[in-house]
Amino acid sequence: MTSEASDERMTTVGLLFESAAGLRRLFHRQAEMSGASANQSFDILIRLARSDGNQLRMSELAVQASLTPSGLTRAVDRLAQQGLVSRRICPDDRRGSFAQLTSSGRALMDQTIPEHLSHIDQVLDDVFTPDEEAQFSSYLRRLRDYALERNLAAGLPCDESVDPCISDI
Amino acid sequence: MTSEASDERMTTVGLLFESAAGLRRLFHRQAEMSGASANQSFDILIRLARSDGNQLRMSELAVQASLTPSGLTRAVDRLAQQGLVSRRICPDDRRGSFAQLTSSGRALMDQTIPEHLSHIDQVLDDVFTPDEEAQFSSYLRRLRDYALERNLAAGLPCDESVDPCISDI
DNA sequence: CATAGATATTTGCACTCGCAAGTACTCTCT
DNA sequence: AGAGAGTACTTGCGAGTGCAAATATCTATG
Repeated sequence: MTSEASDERMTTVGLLFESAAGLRRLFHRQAEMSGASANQSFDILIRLARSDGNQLRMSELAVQASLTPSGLTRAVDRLAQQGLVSRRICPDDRRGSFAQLTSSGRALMDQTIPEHLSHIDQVLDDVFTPDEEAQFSSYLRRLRDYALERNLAAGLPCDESVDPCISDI
Repeated sequence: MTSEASDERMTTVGLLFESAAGLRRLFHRQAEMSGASANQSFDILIRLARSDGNQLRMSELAVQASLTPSGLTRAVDRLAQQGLVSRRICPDDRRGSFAQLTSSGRALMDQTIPEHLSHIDQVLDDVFTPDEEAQFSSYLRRLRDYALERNLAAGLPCDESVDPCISDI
C-alpha cells in the first residue's frame, strides 16, 4: 500500500515528533523537581533572558516560541501575573509592545538556567559525540528554516521578504 | 554568564522543538487544504493504519502518540464519535482495550495517507540528500530511545524491563 | 481462596492554545 | 489632510491535554 521508502520517511518524521515530545517531558519533569515553576512558558523566559535588555517584541517572541500571537498574549499575561515579566509599550510604534523580564524574573532565570543547561549537557553527552552533535544541529537548523519559510509563505500570500536571521533559541 | 558551548547546546535543543513545531504546523495546514479532517489525532489514525489488524492497545498507542493515557482516552473518544475508530475489549485482559480503525476510518486513511506521504517526500527531498536523511533519522532514533527510556525510568522508580522495541511511528 | 498491591483505562477539573473577530495604531496614496 | 489598507496585539470562545482520583481487573502471597 505504501512503498518501503515512504514508510521510512514517515518513520523519520514520527521520530522527530517523538524526540521533541520526549525531551520536552524529560526537561519538564527535571525542572519541576528542581524547585522553580515548570511552566511550558519556561521557553519564553529563556528566550527573554538571552535577548538584549532581557526584552523582545511580542511578535518576535511568538515566532521564537512557536506560538500564535494569541497564544503568546495569554502566556505573557500569566507570566506578568506571576511578576516575572512586564509589558513595555514600544516608543517607535505604539501598536507594539515588548515583553521584558522583571528583576524577579531575571533572578529566577539566573538560578534556573544553569540547572537546565546541565540537564541538556547530560542528554547530549549521553547520546552524541561532539561531531555528531554538530552535524545533528545543522540538520535541525536546515529543517527549521525550511518549515519556517514555508509556513510564512502560506500565511502571507506572496511576501518575499523572509527574514533569514531569526535569532536562535 | 553561560559558556559558549552550553549556549550552542541550548540552541540545538531549541532547534529540535522549533523543527517539530514548524513541521507539525506545515503538515496540519496541508492536511486541512486537502479535504479530510486535520485533527491533531491524525497521528493516532496513522499509527493504527500501520498496525496489524488496524488495532493497538490503548497504552501502546498512548506511548506512540506521545500522549498520556488520559489524553489518549479523550482523543479516541473523539475519533469514535466521528465513526473512525471503535473500542474492542481485550479478551486476554479485561482491564485493557484495543482501539481499532473502523472500515470508514480505514477508507479515510487509504485516501489520506498518500497525500501525507507526498508532503513528507517534498520536505525531505528539499532539505536532505538521501545520505543525510538516513543519518538524521538515526540521530533522531537514538534521541527518541534515550528520552523514552529516561522518562520510563522516572515513571517507574526502578523497573529495568524497558522494552527496547517500541514500534516506529 | 482471600487480600493486598499492581495495572489499564476512564472521569473531574483546571489550564493552555488556536481561530476568528475586535481594537488601536501606522502607512500609503491622492 | 483624510480615506483605506495593513500591522501589532488582544479578547471570546471552543477544543485538546495533563494531573489526580476513581473504577475495574489481574497477580502474588499467605
